Amino acid sequence: MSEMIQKKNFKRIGRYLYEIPKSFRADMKAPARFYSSPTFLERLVEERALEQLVNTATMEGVYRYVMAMPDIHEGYGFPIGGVVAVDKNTGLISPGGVGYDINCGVRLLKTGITEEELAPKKRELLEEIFNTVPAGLRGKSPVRVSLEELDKFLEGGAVYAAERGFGTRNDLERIEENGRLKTADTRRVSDRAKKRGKDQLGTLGSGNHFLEFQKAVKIFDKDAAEKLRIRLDEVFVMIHTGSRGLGHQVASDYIEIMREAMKKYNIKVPDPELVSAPFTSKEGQGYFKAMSAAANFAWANRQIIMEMTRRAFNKILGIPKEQVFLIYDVAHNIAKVEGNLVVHRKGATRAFGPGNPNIPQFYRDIGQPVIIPGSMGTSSFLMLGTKKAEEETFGSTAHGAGRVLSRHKAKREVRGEELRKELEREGIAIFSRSNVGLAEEAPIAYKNIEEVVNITAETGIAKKVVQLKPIGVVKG
DNA sequence: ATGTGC
Repeated sequence: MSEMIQKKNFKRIGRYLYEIPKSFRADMKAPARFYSSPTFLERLVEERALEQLVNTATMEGVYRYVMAMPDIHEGYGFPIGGVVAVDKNTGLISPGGVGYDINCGVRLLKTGITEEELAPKKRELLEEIFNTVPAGLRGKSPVRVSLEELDKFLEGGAVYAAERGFGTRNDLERIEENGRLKTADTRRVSDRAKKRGKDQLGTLGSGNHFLEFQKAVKIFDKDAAEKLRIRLDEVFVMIHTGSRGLGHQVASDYIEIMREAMKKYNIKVPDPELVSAPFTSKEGQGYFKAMSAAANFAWANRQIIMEMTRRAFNKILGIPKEQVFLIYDVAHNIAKVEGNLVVHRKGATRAFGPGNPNIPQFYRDIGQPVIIPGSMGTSSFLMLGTKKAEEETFGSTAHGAGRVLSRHKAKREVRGEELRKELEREGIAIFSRSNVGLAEEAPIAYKNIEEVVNITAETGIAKKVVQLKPIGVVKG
């Protein structure tokens, strides 16, 4: 393995854009680009993330350049915040390019009520959600499914969840891919993965996953906000979760399968974590089809959680279910076939611009909604995709704050109980059974979300619409 | 991220 990448190894090619040339290492097949700022660079050159990015540039079939978003940090094989596009006929697909939490993503709901209207019932409502949407590692599902029915969720994603009574057809066009990848094949998902996922539909999980009440505190784009029917002080619900144990097991399974397959295909990689297989190979297709099934599981998961949220709003506040309205749902850990490419987005959000036929008609003139969750206690943002993102980043932008402290370090440096009190003092109601879990997600463990968002906005790979501040948190 | 790691 090579030495650490230093500042002299890359050049600034735009205000917030840097490039490590192909000549940097003999095995690179394309340059490596990353969006960053002088402040972020200080930390970045000290960690392994850039070296991981360079490693991805050695992959067969890599197209134009590999890329990292400003929230880049170290991940398994690929950096989190990485975007790697490969030719679908000649390129490799890698589980590390998607991550362990397949189709981790975010959805944003509009409630139509203001913070003031919510205030008297806020805690009661959060408690109702806390009791009906399990959070944490061992949370059991509110949905009882057989292994046979689980296959229907894996095939149908949010579409099947809606048919099963969790939400309506109206929700589906507000989800990336309409909440279902048709490339799913349940036969490529191991029994072990199914067993792990069976009782986890409709559960939040742990780590940085959450359900938050947020209020709109700042509008950057009045016209777009109006089209999205977003008002200042309105309350929103943001749901951030993924495919739980099922996706994790799919990732683990195919990392093993591909480790073996690499010998057969004579694939050499600079880091063993960069396991991969030709996209067109049996193993590559196996992974893609299993990953698609796990992605569908995640969409069904968010769909069910949304419906439980609607039921809670209805029960506690008497609000009609259709008033709790889905704005959009994005995937930020996924590989997609787009045109002639397989685009790995790992900790990166699709950000298609105005006019793109893949975004619903009613958003087509403004661009695809992009949801950027902040870390606990900090702001989140609603943005829009752009034409420039389609031209420069294979239609991608950042996904969130990005860690700067490992979970381990955060745990050592933060006392969960203190943090809980501090957030409550700031008016954020915290519903979590784990103080350690809170400490791991402390704001100091993450990059400044506002700077991440500003970099993407300034470079034009996303456009700011609304800033949201948390007023209540449910997490593991 | 994850029935938390060796």
